[in-house]
Amino acid sequence: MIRVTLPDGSAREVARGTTPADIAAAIGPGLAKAAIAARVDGELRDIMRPIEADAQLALVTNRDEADALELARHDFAHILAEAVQALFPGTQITFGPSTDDGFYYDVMAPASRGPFTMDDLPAIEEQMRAIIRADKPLRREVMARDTLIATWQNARESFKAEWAAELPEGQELSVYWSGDDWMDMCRGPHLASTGKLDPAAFQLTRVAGAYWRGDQKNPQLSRIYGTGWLNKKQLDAHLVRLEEAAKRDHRRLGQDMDLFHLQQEAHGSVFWHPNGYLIWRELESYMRRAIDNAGYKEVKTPQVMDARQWEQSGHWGKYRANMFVIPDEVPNVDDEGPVISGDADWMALKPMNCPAHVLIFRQGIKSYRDLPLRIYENGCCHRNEPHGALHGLMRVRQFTQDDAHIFCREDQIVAEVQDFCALADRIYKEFGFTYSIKLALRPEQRFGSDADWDKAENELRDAVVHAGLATEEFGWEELPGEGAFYAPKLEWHLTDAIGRTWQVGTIQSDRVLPERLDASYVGEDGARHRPVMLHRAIFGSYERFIGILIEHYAGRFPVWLAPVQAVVATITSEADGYAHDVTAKLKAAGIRVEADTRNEKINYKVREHSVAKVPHLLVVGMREAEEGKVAIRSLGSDGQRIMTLEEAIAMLSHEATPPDIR
RNA sequence: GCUGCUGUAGCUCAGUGGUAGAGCGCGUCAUUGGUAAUGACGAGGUCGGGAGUUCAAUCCUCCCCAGCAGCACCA
Repeated sequence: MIRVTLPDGSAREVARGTTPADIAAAIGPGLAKAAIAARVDGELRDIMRPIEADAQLALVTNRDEADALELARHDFAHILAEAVQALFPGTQITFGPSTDDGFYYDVMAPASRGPFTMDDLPAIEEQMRAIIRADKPLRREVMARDTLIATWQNARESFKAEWAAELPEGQELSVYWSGDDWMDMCRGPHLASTGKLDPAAFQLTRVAGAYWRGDQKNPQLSRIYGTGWLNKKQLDAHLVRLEEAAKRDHRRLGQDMDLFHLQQEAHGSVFWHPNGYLIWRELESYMRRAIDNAGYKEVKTPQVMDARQWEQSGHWGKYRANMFVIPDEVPNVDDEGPVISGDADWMALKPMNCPAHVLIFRQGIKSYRDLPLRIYENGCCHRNEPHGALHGLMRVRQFTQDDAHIFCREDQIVAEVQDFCALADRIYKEFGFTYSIKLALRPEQRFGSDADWDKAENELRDAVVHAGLATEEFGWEELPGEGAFYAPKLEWHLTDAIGRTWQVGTIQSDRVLPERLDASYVGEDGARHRPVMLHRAIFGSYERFIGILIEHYAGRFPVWLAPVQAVVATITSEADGYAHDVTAKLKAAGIRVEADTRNEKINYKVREHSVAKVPHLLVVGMREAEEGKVAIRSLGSDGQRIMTLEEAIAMLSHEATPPDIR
């Protein structure tokens, strides 16, 4: 007999080999029906898997949503693989995990038919539903490693065989049978049978290429994605969320609102239109006020520097593939012959600003009294990103960072990082973001000694701990191996209005670059010392941050950021004179306002400016003209507010004032 | 960079082996209207670029470019 303790503290003596399902049945028929899996000593397990020793047992039902979703999605993935093999014999299976909103499975289509496409999805979905309706039992079986390898080889499943062969020898491997005719190697757990899934709660969404084991050198597989839920209601809610996200897509809104455009002759670089650049300019002014108040000095550094400079900084060796290089010579202007000779010296567009800031630091002799020295730049950088990586404003080849480097002594690091945390906190909140902070630790490939890395990681961690931000509430997390090659990173991950996260801000403590570029200051002792260099950014880049803001606000910018803050729209042409008068007074008050005196009906104007997401529409007809008033209709509300022109100017001026100087 | 898909008017898209069409937008005219589309008329396109097949290519084939989705990458 073994002793099984339930969450309420009660214990039962049961025979060894009793399953959680047996125990659920003993407790009551309701629970027996609802229980879909079990946590045995905290580990999620099959409901039918026998318990072999004394254990803590918690039965899992659909109310334990996280566990239930995980189980369902994992099962959907298996059923997807089974369906694909049933429909397309000769398909090899590989892996199929659950994801944040569903599942995928990587398969290798038979050579005879080529990769799967979207057109294949409806038939696969139908087959999956058939498997679910068949309510096939999902049975766990433990197999010896060698037996399993042989099984896979016989089935001509070379990927599975390869994987099994890499697992430790002698290990017992579990497989799951779906009925008696299909099985996959899997750690589990799974639901008791395919019929536990809701056949209306999933949808296959797309198919894409993915490398075997994530390595570009390996064969490319077809990855079939699906979204999966516990019931149709959840699925529908998810599809609505996807639509909402699509409506906010910054590429679409950027075009609709005439903010910017991209075109193939300059792919990866942005053409900012007047409306979009107004947002940029507001952000730039905002950031200048912030860094001026925080004791930074703004600089501007060269766009192009000699390759030798990049060799010294280490970028030429490691990151040349992502740099735009140009020859240092006058091009051949003859019609015949090559434009460049090929034996000129090389220069490169800067992919980052740090070396240039070190060069400014190195001018003259710095004393410990000069530290911390905070050098800021709206630094325009170029990186030759792989074509497939480019994405609207989010990933571009030319971008401008709100970049600063703080040169300081070791004993100043923690205070500087804490100040930065406070600055970032204020700024992100003013844009309406919540955030989490994560610490990216040393990567495998790195410069510098382990002792330095220990120090650097501890300093960043300490600063966040002292700032009281290293808590679960702030999503504190440490990410092994994710740091930069020269330094660990603190990363700020913003959560936007619909719950998506974006990594933007960062601060990194770097001892490598000051060493490589020989930066030093004279200490109190009269000797030369190395400063530590803190790399930091809050927006990350203006391009990307604006892209995030567009999606965060769904194009409905707060008044201070809105390209057009108000439109004065006339009802009849008799009010044109008054409308121009109102417009001039608002302009004089610093409001970005336009007059709409076109020969159109007021309905039409209301619709058009609402669609254009203008925050305030000031409607004027003869009534308003005679009384010196305006009828304000604000975006997102149906009603209007009548107020005097003076009141309207006061209100708009207040809203148009950036939050940091309100 | 890899796989798949896509590229037709300013935008969203339809269409055909015999030199192109809609809606919106734009222009002109009429209309002066009270809070989400007034009506009529009109002007716009070497159908992404190049080569090939064909009597004839926007349509078929090949190459290139860009975009989209995913992967890989993201100092």
